[in-house]
Amino acid sequence: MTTFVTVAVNVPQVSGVFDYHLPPELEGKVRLGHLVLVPFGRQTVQGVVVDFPAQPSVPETRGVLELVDPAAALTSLQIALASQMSHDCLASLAACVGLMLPPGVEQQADLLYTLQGPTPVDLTKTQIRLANLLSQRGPLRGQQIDRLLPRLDWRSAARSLIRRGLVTTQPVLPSPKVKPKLGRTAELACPISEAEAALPVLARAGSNALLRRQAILRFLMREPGPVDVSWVYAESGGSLEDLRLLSERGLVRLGESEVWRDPLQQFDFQPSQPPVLTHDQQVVWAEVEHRLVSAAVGQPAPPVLLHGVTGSGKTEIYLHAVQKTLASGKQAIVLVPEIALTPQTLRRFVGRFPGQVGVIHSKLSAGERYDTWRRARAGELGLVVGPRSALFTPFDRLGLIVVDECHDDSYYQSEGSPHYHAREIAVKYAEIAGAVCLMGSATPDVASVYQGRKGAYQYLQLPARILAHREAVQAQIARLENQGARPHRAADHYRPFEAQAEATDLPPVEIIDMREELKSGNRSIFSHSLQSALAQVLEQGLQAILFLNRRGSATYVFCRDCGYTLKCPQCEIPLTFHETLDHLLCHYCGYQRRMPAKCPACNGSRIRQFGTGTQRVESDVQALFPGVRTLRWDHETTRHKGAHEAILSRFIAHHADVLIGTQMLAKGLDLPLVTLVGVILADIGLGLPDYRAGERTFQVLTQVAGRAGRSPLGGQVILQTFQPEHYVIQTASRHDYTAFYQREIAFRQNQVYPPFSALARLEYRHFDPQRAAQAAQEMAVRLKDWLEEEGRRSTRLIGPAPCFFARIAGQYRWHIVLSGPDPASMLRGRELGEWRVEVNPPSLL
DNA sequence: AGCACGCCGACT
DNA sequence: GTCGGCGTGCTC
Repeated sequence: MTTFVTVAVNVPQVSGVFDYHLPPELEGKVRLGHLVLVPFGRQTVQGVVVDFPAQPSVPETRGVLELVDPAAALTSLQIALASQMSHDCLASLAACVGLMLPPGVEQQADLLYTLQGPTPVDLTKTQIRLANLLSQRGPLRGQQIDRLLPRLDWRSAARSLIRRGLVTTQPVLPSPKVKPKLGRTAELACPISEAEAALPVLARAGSNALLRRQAILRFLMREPGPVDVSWVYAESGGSLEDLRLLSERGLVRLGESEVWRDPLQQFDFQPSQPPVLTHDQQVVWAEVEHRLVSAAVGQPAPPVLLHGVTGSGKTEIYLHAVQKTLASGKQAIVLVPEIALTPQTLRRFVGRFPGQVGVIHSKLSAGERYDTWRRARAGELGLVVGPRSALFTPFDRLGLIVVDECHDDSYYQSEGSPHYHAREIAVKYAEIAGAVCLMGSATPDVASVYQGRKGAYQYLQLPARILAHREAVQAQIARLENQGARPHRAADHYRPFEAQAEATDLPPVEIIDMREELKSGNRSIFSHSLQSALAQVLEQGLQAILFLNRRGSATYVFCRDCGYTLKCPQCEIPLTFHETLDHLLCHYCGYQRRMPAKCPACNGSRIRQFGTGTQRVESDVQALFPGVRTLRWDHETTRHKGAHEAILSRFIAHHADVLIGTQMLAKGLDLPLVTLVGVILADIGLGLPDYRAGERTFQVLTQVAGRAGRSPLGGQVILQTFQPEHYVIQTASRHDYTAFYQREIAFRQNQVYPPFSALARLEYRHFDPQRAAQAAQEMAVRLKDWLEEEGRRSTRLIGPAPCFFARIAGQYRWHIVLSGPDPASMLRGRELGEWRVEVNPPSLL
């Protein structure tokens, strides 16, 4: 009886799966998750076996051509996850499977073009160019011709040549870009007694060669199996020549074995032991441990949300959880936002579990990535640390998924297909795999905390901050005191070490009302307080951070007198100014109005858009403090490779006094000498047209404030704002998450935004602004029809409207948002053409 | 994605 | 009349 297989072909744009039959020679060899080669139209493509149907879904099936790899590329849990993602994210199964395929082995099907015989004269220009190319270079692949004849429609020319029989084609599949790396090995090929006997006669007595070869043999006599030759060379001072000679004599056997490319090989780390947990940590750990134990015996465990302020020791809980997982023979995935920015975290994992950690990050070579993937599949790794893509590591004994800083936006894949939120997928995957998902954050999304309050997640808290940097800072203080500086100025927060408690306080935050500054005649972007605080920090030889939340600042409109922001009457979302329209616009629903001449709240005339950049801040600092050493850390200065590390290490080495930057400053940096954080204008983020603008601003302000005073030197935060009474500013300045949560969740409930509704966002892009707008209108009509047809009375259609970032790479963007109990279910199975769909996107910009 | 098919205007 | 532009539909 014939066996049929369902294959997800590795062509991301192709939705759906295809049935094939197995030829007799592959019968019994193909299993679930195997990577196979199949014919697909006129092409040959790779695909993953996702099912074994009893009957094919079409009367005629074609046969599988080849098994690419005898080991499965995807575990059965990964296949289950892929189909779940395909359902949840409204993406093709092939695209979801594609996320999990090993890096570098994916092969693009192609055609080989061969010229047949002499070329006649009656050809078009393009045909002649193509024919000449093929006659000069011989047969070429389509991809090669693409590169050699750029921006030329050579394919239609090729088609007519094929019709006339002047060119033939043949499907080819170029070999994978990455292959296992082989290394030479050596081992003893004879009994030890024989080697012993040979020692004196390996070369002329007294020669260097004799000493080298003796050393080689002695080393190999101590080593039981094959050893990488580089070890042999290092141990003996010998060379390949010596090994070859020993091999000819039958004393040594040379071989080849696969070597892993390990990105951690050069990484210098200190093996470390778990520290004693604080009381708070013990309480939390007991709960997490309980979950791990019950998951291990097959009881489903709810996801755990660990809410702990910066420096409260969340990482130690992760480390304990990993330890427990490894000890029970299971594997763990640790997701981190941006590994390039958190070498400190990585160091702790590698140090605690040496030899068992695989690491994934954007700067790995294809080979390193491939080998990490294969080591994981072979069961040689117990733990992988990396960004969102690390979630797709092929572990078959998965016991734990950690999502560190789970509020971070980089967990969301916003480009390409599928769009997915790694935090949400981690929760689903843990459920499928019977593993525990442990999410941690100092500022979790209110929607996540809401899940905790409802009981869907287990909500745990770590309230107190543990003092970091005891030794490093003690040394620094001593140095500063020797230089005559007075580092204890941050008076009430600096205490002598003997008196230091286990926990340290969060830095005090001072709110500066910029309306008052303006009234008192200060037109500078720095308030008097910030100026004098900066002066003091510089005088003491310490460091400061100036933070500018700059995203989209130029369009944000507010009143300089009272801080009032204009909002859409329907959506409660800030309106933004459009120069081309000369109007204010709601980027959710498309509402428009004229820019008011007077502020509707205070009747003042100073209502207009705000804009300033990091360059302006830098030049103003330098004008104020001549000779100050500044560093800028923003989009422009970090565009080059390695720029992040360069800027950061310069600042840490104290080659600069003031670091000026945007969002990235807020991430988990540990900067012991920073005692002042100045937020140039805290309200900029609040002006963004997004229902999560308040939440994101609270998160970023809290995170950036946490950069100050992570050390015994203490610290202070100065927060400049035009709306000091805003609940986000107020609660962030008091580090009061609970108060923020209550206000924010009330706003969400009022406006029926998540978590009180689910969203689906449809986006259309086109180079022609008119066509983009028109497509949006047409889609809105179709959506309204569907809503009507299915009687979805509690689902709202919002828009269409131009997106906030209205143009990306020359294309105009329009979007439509559906808000309701489950709007995605209405779109499932519908033909949406070129529209991009996002289910519950974390941002609607 | 590729590649076919089919329809239309522009030239040898 | 054919060539080549492009929109549409299919690949087990």
